Amino acid sequence: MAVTLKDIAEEAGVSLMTVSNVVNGKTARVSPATIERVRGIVDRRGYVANASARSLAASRSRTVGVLVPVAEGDMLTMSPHHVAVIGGMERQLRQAGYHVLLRGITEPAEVGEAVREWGLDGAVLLGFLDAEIDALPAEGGPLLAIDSYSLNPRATGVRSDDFGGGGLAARHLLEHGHRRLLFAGPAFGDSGVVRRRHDGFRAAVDAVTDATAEVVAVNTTYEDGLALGRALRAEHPAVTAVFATADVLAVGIMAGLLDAGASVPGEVSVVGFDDLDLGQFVRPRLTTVAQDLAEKVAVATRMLLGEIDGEAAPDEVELGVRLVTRESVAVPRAADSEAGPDSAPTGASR
Amino acid sequence: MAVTLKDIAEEAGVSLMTVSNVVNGKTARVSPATIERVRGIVDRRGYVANASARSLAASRSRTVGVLVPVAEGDMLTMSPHHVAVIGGMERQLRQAGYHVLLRGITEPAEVGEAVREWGLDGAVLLGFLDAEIDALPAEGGPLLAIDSYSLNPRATGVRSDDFGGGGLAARHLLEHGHRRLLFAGPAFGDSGVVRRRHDGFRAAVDAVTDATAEVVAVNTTYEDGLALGRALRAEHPAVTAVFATADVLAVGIMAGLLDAGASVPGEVSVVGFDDLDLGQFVRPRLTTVAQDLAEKVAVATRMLLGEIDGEAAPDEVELGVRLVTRESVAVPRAADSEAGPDSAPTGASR
DNA sequence: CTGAAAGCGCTTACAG
DNA sequence: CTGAAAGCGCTTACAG
Repeated sequence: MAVTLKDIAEEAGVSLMTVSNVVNGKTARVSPATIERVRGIVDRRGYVANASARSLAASRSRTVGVLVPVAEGDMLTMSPHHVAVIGGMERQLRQAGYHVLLRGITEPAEVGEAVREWGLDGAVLLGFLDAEIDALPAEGGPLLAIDSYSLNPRATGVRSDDFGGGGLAARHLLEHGHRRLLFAGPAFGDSGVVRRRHDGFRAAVDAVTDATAEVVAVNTTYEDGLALGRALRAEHPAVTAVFATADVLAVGIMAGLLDAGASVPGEVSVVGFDDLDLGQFVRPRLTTVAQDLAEKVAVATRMLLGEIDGEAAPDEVELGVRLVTRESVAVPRAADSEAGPDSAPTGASR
Repeated sequence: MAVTLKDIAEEAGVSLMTVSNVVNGKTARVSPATIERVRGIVDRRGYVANASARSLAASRSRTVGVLVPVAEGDMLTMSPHHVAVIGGMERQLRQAGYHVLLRGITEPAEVGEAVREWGLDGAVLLGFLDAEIDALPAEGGPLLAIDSYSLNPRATGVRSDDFGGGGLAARHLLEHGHRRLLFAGPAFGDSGVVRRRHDGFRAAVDAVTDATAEVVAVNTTYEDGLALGRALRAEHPAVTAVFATADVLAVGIMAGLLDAGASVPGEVSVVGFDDLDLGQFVRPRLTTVAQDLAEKVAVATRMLLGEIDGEAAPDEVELGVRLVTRESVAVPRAADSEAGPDSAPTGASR
């Protein structure tokens, strides 16, 4: 079998717990000579501590769960944005000596089970509904919920400034002279990411007297966007600009518009949200609201690790957002001729 | 603390190991009455076995590692294809009672460390170079390498019929009348995925007397494709069709071609490989070689689990591939006028 | 059908 | 600066 602490101890002629101490860097209580000798043997023999034994004895697993909701019997899926968050967190956790357990969650009770089963020091919640997080028991290890507005005190939510992002999108469109706007995103209730994006969008529209915005509920998929785009001019003839709450959706809408013979951004402008690579792959390139992924990852990891170490964490952290201007927004044709130069863009979009 | 086997045993008035037996379904050796009583208590108290204790005692972790190479200090990244493979395998492993540990690997020695540290029952290698897998020590738990041609007997490679896929792409183009083809993909050596795709492509081209194919080495990124597409007509004026070894690359090439004023597929046809969603998001929609992802996942999981249970596994498994015909391939203009109807597509491309 | 014992490889107090 | 003891929560033979 693999080499154990005992093997090292025997070879070094010291006790098992002295080896444990040097392996764990509790170097203050061991003589330099012993440290060096033990380290040499550890390296030579290729000793690696058994994580199970360590967790069991220390009742600390140095493991963090990445929990993702899945429909019963379905496969685990992750958006490109979530994949990037996981990838970034894995690196930081690894460098901090933590491990990552990836697990699909079929029903809420499973998050508690997963935590107890592995003695998880903490967990990251990816893609859960706020209501699901609210319903989680308040006791247990620290939880970090990405993009959540949940009020559960156990979960600290790390998310972007969705309200601000919605406002950014709306103002960019309004500054270009658009007055009949459409907000396209999944149905929303009283809270949550989509609600916030909508409210920010709405507030900016309401600030301009002759501007109005309609809302249409669609699932966040390319196909739903495509269908909406194709029917857009027929069903919403006055609309000249669309804000979609996700890039995939926006890309679908653009494709649908193009399919139906409408030019983008000539006749209809489109703004997305997320700044996925995808937005640069399509033509016209998508103007979108970008989140600072690196910062999100850094903050999320720091929060979680801090909480594991007993620090108090804020209930939520909101990250900045910015507009990435590409090619999918232009001055509307109607405004172009009717309203004259006054409604042309007024410069920087803020 | 959490409820343990001992708590359940005391409440049920039986020994600890009887509880262990019913929890683990070793029901043959326990009376029905006891089983039912113990199960009731387990459910009521919400008992969940401690995975660390279990691994330690059984020297079997019921955990599989998903290992992904990362550059030192870099974040872990996964292609959409890899993400789908992981997602699919996670589900099957979960249903089989296994857990998934996700880990970035900076240098080859870390795979052995990871396996020993967690007593991993097996591991999935995602995105490793064949040479890296070849260099892994042959002893240790079973390894499953996705898309690998490694000869290491410890690793069973599950991959698509890359040679066949290359042939499919070439024949589709040849049947449309193309005679000056270009193979675009990362630089390749004597083996590996790209080599095989090239060889299959080449063999099909060589089977047509007046057809020739050039090879150009590019990284598998949208940006590299874009640059190649923009320069294509200037640098390869005779080429009328391109086969790219990955969809992202193909999409970049199409965009570059369009940027440079070349029509796709009017002047240049393009075929990709992978069948990512992305291919349907762009215009023209990408014709590409598709892998059967569901089958790949099912086979990979079955192989790995089988090997963990001591079954012998083949050294490699090759999965079928098929052509998905969309809009990026057409009869070349030159062939259109010069060669006449004879070189038009000859029907279904298999 | 059921149980007492030993042990998996480590860490945590506590002594010296 | 170093070590002997107890114990983390489970499973594995082995008895009865």
